[in-house]
Amino acid sequence: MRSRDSKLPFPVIRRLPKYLTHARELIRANVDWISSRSVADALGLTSSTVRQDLSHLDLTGVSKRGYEVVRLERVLAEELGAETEHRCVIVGAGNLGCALALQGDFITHGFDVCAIFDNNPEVIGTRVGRLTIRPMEALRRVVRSRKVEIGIIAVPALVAQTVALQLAEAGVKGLLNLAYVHIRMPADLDAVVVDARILASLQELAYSIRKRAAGARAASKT
Amino acid sequence: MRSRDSKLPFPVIRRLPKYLTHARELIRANVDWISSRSVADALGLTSSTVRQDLSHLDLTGVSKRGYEVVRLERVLAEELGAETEHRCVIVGAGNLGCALALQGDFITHGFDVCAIFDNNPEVIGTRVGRLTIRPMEALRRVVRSRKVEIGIIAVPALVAQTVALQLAEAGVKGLLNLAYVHIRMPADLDAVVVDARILASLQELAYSIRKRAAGARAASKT
DNA sequence: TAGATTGTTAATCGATTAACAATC
DNA sequence: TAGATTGTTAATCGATTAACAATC
Repeated sequence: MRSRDSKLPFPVIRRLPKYLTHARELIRANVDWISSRSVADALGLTSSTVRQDLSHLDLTGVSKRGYEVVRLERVLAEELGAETEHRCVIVGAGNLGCALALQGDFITHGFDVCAIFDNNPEVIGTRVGRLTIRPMEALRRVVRSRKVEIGIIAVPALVAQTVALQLAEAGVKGLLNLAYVHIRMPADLDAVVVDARILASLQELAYSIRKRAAGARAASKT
Repeated sequence: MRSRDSKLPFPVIRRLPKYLTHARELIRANVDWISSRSVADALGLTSSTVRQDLSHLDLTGVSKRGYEVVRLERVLAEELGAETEHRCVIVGAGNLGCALALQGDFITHGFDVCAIFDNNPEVIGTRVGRLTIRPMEALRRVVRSRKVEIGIIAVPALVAQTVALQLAEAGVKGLLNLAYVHIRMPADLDAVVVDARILASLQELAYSIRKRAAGARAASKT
């Protein structure tokens, strides 16, 4: 392993969740040890990449056996912060915002949605699961008092930028953007933005399908 | 521009939706021409990257003026297939599946959700917006008759793999996976899988926040 | 022991950035 | 015209893959 505090390369971070879910599958299947090759095959990577990636973690494999699955799960979960609880708020109580508020997956992975906000007087005060929809005016107070780290943007694209600024000013440290628009974060508000890219993923998918079809046509001609 | 049929590098494809949303913002703001520098500033890229990326498209800029915004939007929308309609089905009529079925954004961007499926007899037959929840048994028939291209997996992680295979066997060409698990696609079923990574994005966000905080601590000590 | 598998170094590959002649 | 901006080539940077000595 490298120094504990050093940042992992970005592509590695993006693969860690894959390793984690795979390790959990293996635990469920009562597998004790796993080789880099077998992880690679399962996740569509090369064994080199797997070994390089895991060498960043506080973990060492054993010749001839590979990595201990339980330890692997433990170390990945810690690196990803799945052990500590991250408090979140959702802004936008539309279909998507409410669905995420009710998403049981989040809390089991350490993300605690502790409030949901909207600016529509019609819905303010109504309930979404265990939460009551609150007005935007309450945002800053809740973020401060509950020490909320993450804001989830689930509003229409046209107002996503405004909401992003409100969240960052209220004091959240990171934003998950579900809207199909790029968020510009002024340098004085140091919040990290990650895009959920649902629609962008669909476009990427449509593109891949089209190109694959074009490739198949070209291949059949040759 | 390069040959029309050639595949774009993957990082470029992932940036195209950013360019597209930006171009649309500019149209709304009545901006006619835009330089690579200004696009770069807005999206947090370098002007070199922007020019390289756009050079893949059927578009040429003009010295001293830049790119024509309307043409840019047009070309990007075409490349991303936002012009043609892509038929989708959703499997899983839980909170997330239903929210996506009701997502107005999809249809305005060319993705037509034409059916939603579930295997829970309790919900089969009930309505979600203009759709009626159908049993899994109807999947293959609907995919064939409606020529569905894309399957959206909105079921719990434990059954996502099974559903992925059912969708691919039914004949969809691509899968958007919303579950927090890696999907393995057998080589004989040539469906493309793209992960929506909602939970993985939250983990990535939590990681970035933590490392940024660690960096700030380290910097303040020096 | 023999052979499988790690950890790590070096080579390759690909993406981003810099630089600059062409040009409007 | 002068100067801003493109399109493209070359340089740099970083990530992936290959290779292999160490080792269990």
